This record gives sequence, C-alpha cells and structure tokens, in this order.
Amino acid sequence: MRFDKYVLGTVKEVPNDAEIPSHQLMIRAGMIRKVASGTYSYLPLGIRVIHKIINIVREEMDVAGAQEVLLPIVQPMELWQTTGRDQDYGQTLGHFTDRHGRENVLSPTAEEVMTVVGANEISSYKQLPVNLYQINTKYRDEFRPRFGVLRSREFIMKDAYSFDANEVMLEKSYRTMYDAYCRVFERCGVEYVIVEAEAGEMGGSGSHQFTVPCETGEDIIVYTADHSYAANIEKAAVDPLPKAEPITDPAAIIDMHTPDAGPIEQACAYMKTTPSEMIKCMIYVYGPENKTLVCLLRGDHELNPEKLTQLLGGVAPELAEEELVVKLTNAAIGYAGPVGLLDKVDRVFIDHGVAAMAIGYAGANKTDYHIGNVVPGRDFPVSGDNILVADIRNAQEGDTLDGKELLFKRGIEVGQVFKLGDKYSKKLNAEFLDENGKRQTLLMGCYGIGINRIMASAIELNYDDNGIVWPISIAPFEVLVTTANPNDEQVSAAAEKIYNELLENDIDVAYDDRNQRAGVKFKDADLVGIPIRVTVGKKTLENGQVEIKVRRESESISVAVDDAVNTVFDKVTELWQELIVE
RNA sequence: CGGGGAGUAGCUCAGCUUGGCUAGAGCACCUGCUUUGGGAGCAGGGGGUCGCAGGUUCGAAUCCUGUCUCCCCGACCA
Repeated sequence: MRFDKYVLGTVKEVPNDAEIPSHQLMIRAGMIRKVASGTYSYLPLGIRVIHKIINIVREEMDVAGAQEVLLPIVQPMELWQTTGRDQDYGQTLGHFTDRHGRENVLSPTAEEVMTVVGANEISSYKQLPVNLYQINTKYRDEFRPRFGVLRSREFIMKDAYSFDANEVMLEKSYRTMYDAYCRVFERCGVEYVIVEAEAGEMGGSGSHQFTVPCETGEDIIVYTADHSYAANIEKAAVDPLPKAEPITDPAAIIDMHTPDAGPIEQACAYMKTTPSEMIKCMIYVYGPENKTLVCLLRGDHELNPEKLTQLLGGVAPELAEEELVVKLTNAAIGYAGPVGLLDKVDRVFIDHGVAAMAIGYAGANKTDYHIGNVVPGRDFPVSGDNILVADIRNAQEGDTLDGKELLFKRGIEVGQVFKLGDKYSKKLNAEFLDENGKRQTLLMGCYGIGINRIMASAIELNYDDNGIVWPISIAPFEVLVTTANPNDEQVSAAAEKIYNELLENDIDVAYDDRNQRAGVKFKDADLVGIPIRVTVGKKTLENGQVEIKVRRESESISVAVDDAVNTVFDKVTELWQELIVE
C-alpha cells in the first residue's frame, strides 16, 4: 500500500470530546471519526486493525471447532418477547416499527435467533456438540455512550453459542471456549485477567469475564494478593464482619432532630457519629406484582444490585418511587429506618454488616428525625419468615474473603463467557432426541468478544508521547518503508526496491511515498504506530545504508541496503515470536 | 431523566459582557518561490446561512424565547 493517495487521516489536534488516550489516539492516528454520539466511522487504517483482530478471533474459533454463521441484525420483537428479554434489556434495547407496523429489535446480542437456528438444525444427539458463531455489528442504545469505541452504541462483537446434550458436555464446550479466548487475547498482545462474573440479564449458572487491567476501565476487579480469587465487583463475595460485642443494658431509643439531613454525612454531623454507625434503609420493589423489599446496610457500605437479583432468583429489583417510600414510612425521603417498618413490607434483606452491629443510628420514619441507640434484634427483628441476613453489598477497601485481604483495580471487559443451561432453549423449545428417542432440551452456552474493545484496550496498554505502539499481530501494517528525501531519485528507487521485496516476502508493508518533509513522515509513522519502520535517506544511502527502527525501541539501527529486507524479516519474526501461543 | 458546560471555517478556538464598518486567528487545504532527517519559511488564495426557528431593534454571532445537537458529572445510599 502506498501512502501517496491513501486516506491516512492523521491530525495534530484532537476534538475536545475525546478524553482517554485510546479515543484521542484513534482519532489522531486516522483510525476512526465520530459520526454522532456513540457511533463511529472507521477509516482505512482503522478497519485494517479491526480485520486483523477479526482474523485472529475467527482462526481461534475455527480451531476450537466453532462454525461461522451470520444472523440478521434486525430481528422480530416477538422472539424477544418470548424470552422476556424485551423487558429485561429495558431501554438499552434499540427497536423500531416497520411500515407494516411490525416491531423490530436491533440486535444487541443474539441468543434468541441463534437458539432458533440451533433448534431448527439440530434434531439428534448424534449431531452434538455444536458451536455456532458470528462476527457482526451489535446495537445497544446506551444511556450514556463514552470513551470512544469502548462504550459505543454500535460495535462489532463475535458471539458464539454452544449446544450440548448434558451438563458434562456443556462444561467441556465452555472450557473449550474459555481456552480459545485466552489464546485470542494472547495473540492480540493484550494483557488480561480472568474474573468470576455475574450472569446479569443473560441468566444462567456460571460466567467468567476477560478483563484488560487498565485505569480507564469501567469495571472493577476484586482480587486477593495471592490471585487465588478474582471477581468482578458485581459478584465479589466478602467475609461477614465480626460481630460486635453486645452492649450490656443498652439505653432506650432516643429521637434526634436532624432537619434537612438527607445525605448520610449530614445526619452523622447532627448526631456526632460516623456512617459506619448508621443503618441505611433502602426500599425496593420487584417482580410483576411489585412486591416491596427493604434492604438494611451499614451507612458506609454500598448496596450491590446484582447480589439482590441473585437472591430474588434472577429478578432485578427497582428502587421504589418517592411516593411509595413516603407512604410506607410516613416521612420524607431520607428518613426511612427499620424500626416499625419491617412488618409492612413483603421481604427484608439485612446485610451481615448490620446484623453484626451492637447498637447504631437510623432513620426515624419521621421527617427531620433520626433515632439513636438502635439495637438490632431488640428494636427490629433480624430473623423471621420474610427476613434474610445475607451478603448484599459491594466489597470495599479493608474487606476480606476467607481471611485474605481484597484488592481492587479497574479493567476493560473485552470478553465474557456464560453457561446458559436451558434458559433460552426451554422458552424457545430447542430440543433434540436422545439415545432413547426421548425429547430433551438443548443446553447452551454463549461467548462474546468485543472486537473494537480489543482495539482500544491494545492502545490503552501500548502508547507513548508520540502515539500508538501496536502489537504486530493487530497493527494496520507490519512494516512501513519511508523516504526522508522523496525527491531524490536514488532514495526513491532504493525504497521502492525494498518495498517490493518485502511485498514479495509476504510482509504486510506500506510505503510512505508522499512528497513530505521527513519530520512529517516520521511523526505520522510514530503516531500510527506501525511496529517497524525502514527509512531510506540521502545521507545514509551515500554510505550504502538504510535505517531500521522498531517503534517501541528508542534507538534505530543502520544496515547495508542489501541486508535491509533480511533484517526487517528477522525483526518481524522476532516480534511475532512473542505473540505465538504454545 | 437530573445537574453543569458548549455549539462561530475540516480541526482547536477568539469575538458576545456594553448590538454597529467586509466576522477573525492558528492548524489543515490550494497556487508560487525558497526549503528538505523529527509536524518548514515567505507571499498570495479558497472556504462561514455564527446549530436551528421565532422575537426585540434602523441594525443581531452578540439581547430575549423556544428547540435541536454534543460533552462532562450523576442517576442505588432512603
């Protein structure tokens, strides 16, 4: 590829809406352009990177025995209603009505359609296991797209779906994908950690996330120092806190006037206490009948909605409307408390942290008042038919698991694998005949990789002041030949020769034959991040030499013109060597 | 959806408070000359319904109203 007429698109200035390095560099290096909030066009260099990632993913899927298919992006709403995911996905689900009045979904993922494909094509246990995948655009109407392609409305996902006859086979299919994912990320040259994850609206019985550790990530990983445990914070368990010594003969509850003390900190200031002494009381509704749920937490703890969902058997609760809170507590928002409230609701979850308290403060269920000397067990029940003491909070600094300190870091989720079991196949009647001619429900798994996120994560992990430093496996080109003096005929001729020879050797090489000053071309080369640069210049050529520079190294080397191609070949091989798995 | 900020050339922004000459700069683009190893210099040039719609006014980028878009923060702490 010659750069003379190439739509390179490198720019010096960054649009002011790009915040994180990968987003800025993708724009500066001519990889992407924004079309609207959360939607991007890929320019020639950008789509080359996407294709390289896709090729790696495709190769690993094929090696793992998965078969590629292609599903529609526009899917009938009825299918989503059948599984109830039209509701579960909420407003993130993009949809439109066509001219016939039919409702259509813009596929955010494809369990439904793939289950139907599986159900139609698989009829016998003899066909199993089967794993089908596609690489296709997905659409999610994110409430707030940000960070460039890391959270965009449109993105490219590889989604695979396995079909098995029983749990043992499913476990094996799951493991095969899990291993394939490790190979994909290693080959793409991105560092990753695997963490236990919550299944979220996917449902199912088990899940792992593949996460690139990185400060700009939106996910929080919780792990132990010995790496025996790692989980997404949505899932991460914590040891219950030690039970406080019971106070002998605790004083009776006292009313405390705390006007306009909505936030916990303010109430604490009035009562001269700390959030850890407070009992926070949150009211939720859940399920089709809008049942009420009260959650009690220590004031310094964060509720974990995913844990609530698990305890409710997969139903995601929603925070109660102000109206309901006022009706239940007879008080303005901010003054809810457990005393006298728990028998008015359908269910109560009490976090271990609250159950362990000896005495504390809480809302009074009376506007502008809190109460002190609240003793769990004395002033409100901690056991009963509808009361459950459980882990319902986020892990936080200082928490332990199995006695080991929990540590935290941020990450970008680039892939996730789920054991779905029969969640979709049951609802969509995806069945097969077993050895005895009996109908059985197919067991499924699903496996996603965010192609664009691999691209952005790779940049987040590999850049410097001058631009991107691509791993060679996903770089837009492996090698760039450039001329420092494009008007010099001997220089051009030598560069041209090296370029052609590299092409003949199947090196993915580009030739910057633009009539630009050397500085401009060097800056562009660094910005775009091509791993190896060959520079032909008048000065060195007079000594019969050309320059070879590896992007991530600070020094270049000079070699004889005739050795250039071989040296480049060796460098390319060297860089690839690092990314070979097994 | 709530709070904050911003929409003026392809990009980054000034001008707006206090309305008034032909709406500006840098980068990018085109032409010419010079230059040619780390984003060159000089000269000339093209490019704008000042987000959109109303309104006030002799006169609006500037003031008022509405509206759209974009960005940031939040949207579970009762």
